[in-house]
Amino acid sequence: MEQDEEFDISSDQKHLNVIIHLDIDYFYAQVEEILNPELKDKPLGVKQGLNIVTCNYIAREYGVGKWKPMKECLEKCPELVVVNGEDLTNYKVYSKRVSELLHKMFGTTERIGLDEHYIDITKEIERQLTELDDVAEHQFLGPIYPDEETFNQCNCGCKTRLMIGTEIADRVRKRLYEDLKLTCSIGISHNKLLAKLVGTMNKPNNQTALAPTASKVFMADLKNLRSITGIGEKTASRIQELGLITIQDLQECDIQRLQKKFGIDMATRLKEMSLGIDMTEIKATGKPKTVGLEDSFRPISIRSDAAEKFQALLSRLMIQIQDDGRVPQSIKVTVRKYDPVKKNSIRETKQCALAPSLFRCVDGKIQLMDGAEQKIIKNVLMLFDRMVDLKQQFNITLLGLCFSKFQEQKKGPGSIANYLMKKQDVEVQSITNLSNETINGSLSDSFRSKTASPSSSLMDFETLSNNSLDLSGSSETELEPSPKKRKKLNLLLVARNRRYSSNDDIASPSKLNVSDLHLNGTSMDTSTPIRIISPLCKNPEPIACSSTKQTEIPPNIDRSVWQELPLEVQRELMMNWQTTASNATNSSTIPSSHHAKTRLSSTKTNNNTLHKYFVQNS
DNA sequence: GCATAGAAAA
DNA sequence: TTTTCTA
Repeated sequence: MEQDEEFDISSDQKHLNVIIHLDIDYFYAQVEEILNPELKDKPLGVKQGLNIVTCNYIAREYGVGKWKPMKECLEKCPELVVVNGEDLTNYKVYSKRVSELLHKMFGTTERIGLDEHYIDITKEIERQLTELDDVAEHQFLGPIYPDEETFNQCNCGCKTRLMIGTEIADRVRKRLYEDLKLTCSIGISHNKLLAKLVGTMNKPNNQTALAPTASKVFMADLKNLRSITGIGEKTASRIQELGLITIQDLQECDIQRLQKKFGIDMATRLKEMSLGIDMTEIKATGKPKTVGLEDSFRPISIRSDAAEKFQALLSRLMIQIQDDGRVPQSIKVTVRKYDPVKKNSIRETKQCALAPSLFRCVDGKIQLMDGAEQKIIKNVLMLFDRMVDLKQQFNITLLGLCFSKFQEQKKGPGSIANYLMKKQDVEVQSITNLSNETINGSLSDSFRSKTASPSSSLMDFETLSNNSLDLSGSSETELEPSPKKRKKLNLLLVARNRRYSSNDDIASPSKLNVSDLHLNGTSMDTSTPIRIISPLCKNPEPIACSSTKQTEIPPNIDRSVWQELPLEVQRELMMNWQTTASNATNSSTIPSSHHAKTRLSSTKTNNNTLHKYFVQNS
């Protein structure tokens, strides 16, 4: 109908990318086969609890399948060899090896679970097309869907690209087998959704490429709505409430009707998915955003029991994150309450902030400071109390803890970044260290790129004063009750040729190294004597108000401090100030009260003099 | 089904 | 921020 054409024309005309989806065959069971080759020619199932979670293809011939009760499987196949797959260690080891191999071959991949990867091979194909500019002969390797003729229906060049895609997929499969003795199935298509789906057409140990113009038919031929990645039980039944049973029904459904039930965003996505349109990109798999544990058990109804469970969870969690290199800044508590009357369970969660000062880093290992465990447990129990009414009878059947909002933490708690973060409840997003050596190099570049970024905004003075730094080292809260808003500040740290308090020996100021500080606070040098110029304003002056003729110094900097600065630093600050000022005047949308009103001040902290100069917030 | 993680909706 | 959904 009309809508369908719109979709086809607007977003599915060209097929410029090539995506492969790689799925290791019967992963757990295959790893078990490798670990114990005697299992290879026998029907093999891997169990977790009372279920067979996966099995090899010999077992599948007997009707053994994924996620079936073990009892049922053994009835169908009495000679089924069952291994326990509750310990994931070996699977994780193999998963990592696969990731590393793919990383070597392609750079970034997006890993899903332990055994699936999406890889964007567009660049690799383009490289082949340009570099090997001899009229290289390409051919489809492995099965294609539906047939070669259909690939000719589009002349955007996708046929050649996909052909190379099948060659690459073939190479990956061979390599994976040579290096790790693992077989896999690969789908090759112009987007993620289709790559994943088409890869299932020839399993195991094979690959399938999809003709882009066959997308719609291919999707319509799928078994049911649930076949689409992203449509689960709930969404499928909500779609069915509209009388749409098949993917074809969804393809043909009026977008307005979908919109009424799902809203514009989800309606669009559902419709697009049904047609095989998917514009989502491959995103590199990085460190996890959350690390959590939960434990279910016989119902407990005493608070102290819960406290014990939390203790245990916290200890386990600390072991899990000790090598992470990051420190969590938030903790979430999960409670599952069983209601014996309604015979159902309800999950509830609450989270609160964690101060970085609760953690320390002892030769690379993240651990809790002395007494931090009790502090955390205390706060966890506070959240617990907000969810569980102790006056009422309660039955808790599950408790969980989950760390999140991780912050990179390469060096110990003495680092400047941590100090500032502790003091200020500030997420130090970008810090630039400045030394005499490098003053004309990386600093100005990184600074300018920051200030010039369209999203940057000048600092609101009021915000700053409310957040004012307490550098005297007075009492600090380590656990905050979820701050309303966490300020993101970019700091410019100015290193000076002077030594402070520490025992560290800095032979010469020229050793100060700018590379010790990176964007996003990934790494900090703690021993470098550093002078920070301050943001805090006592007499705020609009930075944009350049009544500048008077002197050659930025109006927001204290003259006495200015004179102490090395020439190069002065020059740099001058440039920065001018950039900032002109940005401010250029962006007419910023009301004057929002103009940054930064100036300089200095505060004594023990033996350290810290001057801070806030460049911007974001 | 449970345990874990990510994403989107509310 | 919390809940819900999905894999």
